[in-house]
Amino acid sequence: MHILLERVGRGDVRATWLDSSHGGGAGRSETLALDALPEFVRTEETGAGGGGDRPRWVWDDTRAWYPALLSAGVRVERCVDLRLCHVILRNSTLTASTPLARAEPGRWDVAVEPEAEAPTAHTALFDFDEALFDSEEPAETANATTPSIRDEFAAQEEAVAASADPRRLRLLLAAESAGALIGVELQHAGLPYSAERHDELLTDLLGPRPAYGRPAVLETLARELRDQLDAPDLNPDSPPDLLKALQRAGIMATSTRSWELRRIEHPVIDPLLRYKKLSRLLTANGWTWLDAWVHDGRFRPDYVPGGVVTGRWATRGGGALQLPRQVRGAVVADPGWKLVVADAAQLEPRVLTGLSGDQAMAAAGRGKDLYEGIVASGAVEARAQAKVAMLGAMYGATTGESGRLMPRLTRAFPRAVRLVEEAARAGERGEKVTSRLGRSSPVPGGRWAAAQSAASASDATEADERRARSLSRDWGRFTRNFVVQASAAEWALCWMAELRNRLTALAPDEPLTASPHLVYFLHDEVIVHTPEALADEVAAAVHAAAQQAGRLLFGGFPVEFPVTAAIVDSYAEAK
DNA sequence: CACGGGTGCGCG
DNA sequence: AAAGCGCGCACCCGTG
Repeated sequence: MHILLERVGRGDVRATWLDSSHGGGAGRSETLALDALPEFVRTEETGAGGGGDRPRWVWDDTRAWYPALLSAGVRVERCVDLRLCHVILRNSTLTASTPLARAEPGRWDVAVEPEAEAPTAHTALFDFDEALFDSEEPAETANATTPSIRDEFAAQEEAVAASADPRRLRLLLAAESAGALIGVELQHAGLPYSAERHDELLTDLLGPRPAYGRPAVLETLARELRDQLDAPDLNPDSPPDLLKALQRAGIMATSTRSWELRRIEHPVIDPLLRYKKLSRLLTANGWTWLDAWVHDGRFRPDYVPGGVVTGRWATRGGGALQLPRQVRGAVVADPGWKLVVADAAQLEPRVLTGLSGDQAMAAAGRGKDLYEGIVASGAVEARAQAKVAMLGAMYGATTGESGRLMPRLTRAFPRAVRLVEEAARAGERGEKVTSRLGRSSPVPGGRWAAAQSAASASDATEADERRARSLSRDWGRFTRNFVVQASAAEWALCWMAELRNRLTALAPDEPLTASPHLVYFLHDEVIVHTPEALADEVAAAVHAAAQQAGRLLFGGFPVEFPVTAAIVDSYAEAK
């Protein structure tokens, strides 16, 4: 049962029941006041609405509808996020011939990430009404050229049904929509975060928070650098300035990057690297960051599901996906609660195994660390080699150690290597590639195509050809990686969606934050905040969900997806 | 003064 | 140019 929600008039909501057993025809509909919506949704979710099963809510944008429901204490089990699903169906090679994909661009194709779109947790500027409606289109745009929500949903259903693989696309759209719900729930719950511990950590490393200027430790280091380099006016934060000072002191660096400086033997290098590390901590995750993003014991970043072309998530503000190891000790469970920190081991190579159906690689990953398994297969001698070779295969390395290992990897795992090679060749030709469940890569832009035709013109210069070839190879590396990264993102979404269901089942009648709930997601890693008594069950759910995700993507193919699940008080204790 | 590109580095 | 993929963010600095 689907229930479609849309805004009508000034401040009303129309709910329309779509009966899938009658060809998607619309059943009854009901108009209600906006402030009655949470109670309405709650009623339908608890099955008291009359229907037996719980509904799948169909709406234009989860970020616009769901925060207010959560704030009112109402959780939603399933939805269709039409905006996110539209992007997938519009671009997928599996739906390329459908009307939805061939239509002129319309309201569903405009990028919806303007700053004003979603209410953010750290401003009180938006109340319920504004969050839902201020950014919506004016009512009178519901005309023939801008498909209504119902028409769009019908077009999407039609596109899936007519696609080359409805089962996979349906799964992808469900997973993407579940991700949209989870993204809002993550922000609502927030990551348990101790501002006190963070402050202690900063004070230990940098000295006390200064009223202005550099903290004492950085100031001391800066002075030391100026002395040693005999450059009294040096600003170590200015790379050009710093590079000149190094060269004047006889240090022949070509840049000021840490990895390059690290190889130079000179007394100034050690304090310089310490300065850079601490300076980074201060600017990226210092007291200013703490003030901006941590409130009431929670870090609430703004997640953007589907924000990356591969389907990975992005975040806006707070740098949530770059939370450095250095500060993870400040992520702490509430008293009486635990964190279950879970992480998928070697996710991308395992996804490649499933994509390619490479039995040899599946065997290498069975029951053990995949890289050790590759060593055991005899393809390479050491784990580090296995890792660098696999990364090279998935990223398109051609030189260096990784490039040299490629022939051996190819001999041992021809199917896996062939899959990424073919993805690279397709990209070099400017073609799309498609993930396991049906997300397709973009095609290169006009500049790329122009460079290619310039190179094949009769008056092409050698420089034209070199440039075209280079761009072509670049795009091939992107598509090579796309098939793996996008499919891994799908696995992660399925994993998380399965886990979310299992967590709900552990305490079905509790509000989100009173029971085990997801609080963090980082590509192949999740954190659950749970009452201590349920931690073991959460860890079991994490494992079971991973197995289920593997089956959803790869059916009976025997590729394993082992996950670790550490029950800890602080994020820093996990691995 | 605002803006945007470049640099550098955090994460996977 | 770190050997290669995907990001976000802070800062510097040149340009308008």
